Amino acid sequence: MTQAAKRASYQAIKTDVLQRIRDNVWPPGTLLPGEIELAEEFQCARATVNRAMRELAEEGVIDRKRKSGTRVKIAPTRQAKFTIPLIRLEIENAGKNYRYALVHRQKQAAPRWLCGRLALPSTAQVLHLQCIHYADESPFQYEARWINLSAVPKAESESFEKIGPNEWLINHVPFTEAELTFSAKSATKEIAAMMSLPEGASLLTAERTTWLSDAPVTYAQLYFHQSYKMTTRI
Amino acid sequence: MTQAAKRASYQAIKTDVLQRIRDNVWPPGTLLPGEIELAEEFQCARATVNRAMRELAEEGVIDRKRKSGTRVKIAPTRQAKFTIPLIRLEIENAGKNYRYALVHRQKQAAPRWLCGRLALPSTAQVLHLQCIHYADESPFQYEARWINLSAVPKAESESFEKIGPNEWLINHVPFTEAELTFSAKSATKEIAAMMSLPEGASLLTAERTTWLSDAPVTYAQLYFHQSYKMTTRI
DNA sequence: CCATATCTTTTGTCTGGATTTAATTTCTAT
DNA sequence: ATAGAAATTAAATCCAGACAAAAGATATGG
Repeated sequence: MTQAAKRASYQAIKTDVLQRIRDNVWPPGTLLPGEIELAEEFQCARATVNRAMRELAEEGVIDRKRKSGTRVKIAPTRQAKFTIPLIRLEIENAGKNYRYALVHRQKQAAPRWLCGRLALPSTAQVLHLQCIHYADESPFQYEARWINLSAVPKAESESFEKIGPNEWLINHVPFTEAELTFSAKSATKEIAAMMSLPEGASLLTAERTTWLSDAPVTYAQLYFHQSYKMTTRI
Repeated sequence: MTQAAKRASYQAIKTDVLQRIRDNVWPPGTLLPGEIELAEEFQCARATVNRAMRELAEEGVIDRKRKSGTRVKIAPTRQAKFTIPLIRLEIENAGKNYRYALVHRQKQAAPRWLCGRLALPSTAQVLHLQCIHYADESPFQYEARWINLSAVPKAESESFEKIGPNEWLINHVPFTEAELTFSAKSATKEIAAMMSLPEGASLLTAERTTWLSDAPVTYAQLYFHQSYKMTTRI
């Protein structure tokens, strides 16, 4: 038996339990002892065990169900967390100089594909923007964005000459929900030219749709420079 | 003043506080009331407020520091969470038929670039594997993998004809840490042929390095089919 | 035999207190 | 003034006990 620490913090319990799972003391599928039992073993309150186990469940190590109890996950689906910083901060934190350039700005009727994606009426007006974010004068990200003007009317009076739409929106419009999709796309001739890349280059692409309590706010396509990598530790 | 619910759960407090931040009642940078004060307002115990605020801090909405108090984050760095399931489960959950094929298997001396990446001695032996995961008979993912045999000696006696290295490793070798990198790569002629794609097609690529308490276990390159998208809601 | 109601178990949440810890401010001796 | 010590403050953790809620188990009536 692993002799429990005299004063077990919830952290200590977490590491101890994790250790037992790793050491196959509790192989996948095992039904763990209940909280009361564990609290006795670790000489602590049930609430402390509860916190430890709750966090392990959040991290995807165990499954918990009322009445049934707690089991070690069969397929431990660890999850990767990516922090999505402002592009400007990401460039500046890399010690590079950030520059922003607006390429195109036009108020227009929402194209049909956008109406479908955002559930907009076919009469909706949107502000379409294209811009480039530079790191040390080399193109880092190309951004194509559509802003729903009925949700964000004040966007119409913003020129977006000095501040990028992403940063402007974050500062002026809160959101309740967002969908983020990553994929790889080939650079079209147009995008390749703007980013000083050969046509057909592979670009990591993020598509982002944002809502403010059911009202669609904006849709954006973000094309990262070829060299861009998104990294995380889990 | 937002009149607090009579019996506020930590969830209710979270949504209420979030609402105030969204409504600019507490703009970015604001110093929020202390836990005791909030507990009075919400008519609950301080621990309940603490849990609400702790979770908001974890989610990146606020910053907390002892003595200084709690502030609304200036640049709210929301973070995206991607669950990385087993490729087999991902395909099966999509209602498709999963098939696995081993293309190549060879024990070899670790190439220099791999020694650098995994901090291996130049004499290290690795098992190099290449395989393809099919969804309904069309190539879904190409996997190139190197397993450190000094960390996982029993991999040498596994043929990997029936089970993919990813799944085998998950079932046989725990890990403490992993680094995951996403980028877009162009399909080489070799990869294009194996995945029935035109040469130069853009592929979402994941690179994964895994350690078991400082000992490097494996490095893998996972090339997803062109159509693959990685999506999450935040 | 089946559907429904009741019991029981286990986790989930809350309370109202306490102690610990980190960081800031204030004080003190050089 | 200034470096270090002490006081202060707010969050972080913990506790012992309580009740709520979900879900499995069991009993009951048709």
